[in-house]
Amino acid sequence: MNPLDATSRAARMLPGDSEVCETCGSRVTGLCRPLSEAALDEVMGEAEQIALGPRAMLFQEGEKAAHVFTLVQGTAKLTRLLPDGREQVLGFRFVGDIIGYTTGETYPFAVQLLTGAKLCRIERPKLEELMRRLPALERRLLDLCIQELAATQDQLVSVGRRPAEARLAAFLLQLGESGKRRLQVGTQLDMPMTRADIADFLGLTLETVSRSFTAFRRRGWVREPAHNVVEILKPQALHELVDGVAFE
Amino acid sequence: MNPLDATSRAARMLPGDSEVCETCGSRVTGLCRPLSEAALDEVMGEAEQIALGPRAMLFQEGEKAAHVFTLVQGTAKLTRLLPDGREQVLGFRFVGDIIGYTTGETYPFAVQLLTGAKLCRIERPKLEELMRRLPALERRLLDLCIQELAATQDQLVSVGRRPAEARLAAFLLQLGESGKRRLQVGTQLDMPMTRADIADFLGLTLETVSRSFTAFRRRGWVREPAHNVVEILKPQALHELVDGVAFE
DNA sequence: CGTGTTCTTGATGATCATCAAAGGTGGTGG
DNA sequence: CCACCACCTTTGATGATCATCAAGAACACG
Repeated sequence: MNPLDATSRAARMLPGDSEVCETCGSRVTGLCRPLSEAALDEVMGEAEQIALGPRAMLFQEGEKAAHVFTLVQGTAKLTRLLPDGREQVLGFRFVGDIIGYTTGETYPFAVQLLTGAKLCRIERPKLEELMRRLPALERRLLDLCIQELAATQDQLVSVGRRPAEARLAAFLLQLGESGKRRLQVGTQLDMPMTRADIADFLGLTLETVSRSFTAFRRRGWVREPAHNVVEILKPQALHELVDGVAFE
Repeated sequence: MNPLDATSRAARMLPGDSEVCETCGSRVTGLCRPLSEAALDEVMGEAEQIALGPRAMLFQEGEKAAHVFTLVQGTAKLTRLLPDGREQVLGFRFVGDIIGYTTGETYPFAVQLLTGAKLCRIERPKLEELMRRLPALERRLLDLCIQELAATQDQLVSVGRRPAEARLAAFLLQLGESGKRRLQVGTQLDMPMTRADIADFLGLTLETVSRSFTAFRRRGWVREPAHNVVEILKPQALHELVDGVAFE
């Protein structure tokens, strides 16, 4: 809400501080951004650290929602299972993101790690208790929820109204944006998800995603300098595809 | 539904009157559900009533988010505009729903009324002020946001992974559910949206929606006893279509 | 160095969009 | 009150996009 808040806080951040914040998600994106140092300590006292290997399931869809997580390191995907076994990827989560906060009794989706990861975990009742004491926490959660809602609506537009290549273009640009927010170096993007993951996110098949990738590569719009790394060479071209220049 | 009747009722409302809740959305779904009578009066003091005709735009995408609305009577649709002029319908709003709460400076989508409607409107700053005094309000908003997020994710699954008829089936069942929550009589569903609206919601064309409707009618799964009214005759059949029985 | 997984590429076909036109329905003004 | 008009809906014909099926290549991993 108030950008000044974040900047001034960052300005007086010391080496000792940064250590604390990391464990609760980065200051930029995490749950604790608006908290005072004292409040942060309070939250930290209730939280515990866990580390998990790649492909580990954080929790299953329908499981009792016992914890709320924040991703300290690594990448995860949120999925819904369909009766026929296929899955829809609802989104990806990166460093600093909150995972698994819900009002209901159970998690409405499953979360699987794509990479090895470190997480910070707090029990639901403890978080509820903290929220009563720290209204800023609740406010923060509301802000994050609204952001996520807007992102999901974006995704709905993409999946509902755009042809295959435009969906992939939008996805790559999205990745670039979220990478910037996480202060990634240069134009090289970390992309730990497989073609199948991307396809399930975009409502396509992995073959179509693969073909679109090669099309982009042939046109010199992107490069893949290494496995799980993409570099966007012509963001403008991707943007035009997303905005449907082809149509007008 | 006689507009005059309801208007006069709203006009002679007094604090403490049980009718008060109506103006702020029903107790079941509205913003004020968890509030005490005293708190309700406080909110009501800040709110104002408005009435609008069908097709009126409540606000445009990108407009400054000056108010938060709750729908007292009527139906509305939320839309995002694409550069090529087509639109994606993000969802529909019914009696008791909140419209237009956002953290950002501007509304991230447009809202258009499908029917004549009555709304209760409160200025953003006043709501923020109220939220500081009444934590229950903020909590309620968070709950609603999480519910809406889940609904949007559902929609994403439908649009991303289901064939045309299954999407329409899911939509009709959804309408039925939300109708139940609004205590609609019998199995007759009010459906004020056009085929084009439905198509834009489901990521289809209006022709495909029309064809799916006639298919359902021919199979005896639904009936349309009047304009803008549907009756679901075989909910089971629709469910099977949604769950993809055809596939297994 | 093999083996399973992921990625690419090709061939084919189904689903659904597009284009087109006619039949309904409600609203409006004569 | 009726007639006209705009809009919504239905239905048909055609074709493009993308899913499916299939097989080989590249890659990571043990």
